[in-house]
Amino acid sequence: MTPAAHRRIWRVVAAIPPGRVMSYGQVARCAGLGRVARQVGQALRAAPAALDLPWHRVLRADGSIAFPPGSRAFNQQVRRLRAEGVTVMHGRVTRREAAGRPDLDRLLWGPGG
DNA sequence: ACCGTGACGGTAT
DNA sequence: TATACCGCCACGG
Repeated sequence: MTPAAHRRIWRVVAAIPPGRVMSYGQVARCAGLGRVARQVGQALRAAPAALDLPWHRVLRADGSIAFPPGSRAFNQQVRRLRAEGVTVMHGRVTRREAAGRPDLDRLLWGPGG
């Protein structure tokens, strides 16, 4: 990934509103980078802490948290999401939560934002 | 250059 | 619903 690509990814993540989430793949597409979901995780890992990105609002396509359950990062992500009113149980955004809005995609940014 | 690895995703069992 | 598999792509050893 080029530094420019990383910056595009960071910009997309920075724009996710509180209480909303996006999948890695969705972030990649929104950044205009195609199927590079894995690189999104890589870009976030490489992101300067000073950017203070809302990295916790990025989940897997099925709504689950990508970190190992019980890990420091995992717990931190759950805490931050709940603090924004997002229901998380068993390491993932509940299907019930997504049900209020049809499916995970409704929790994500649509192509129009 | 080769190969394993991972903050992933979609399909098939 | 939960696994298993395989495709993907950049990194690091």
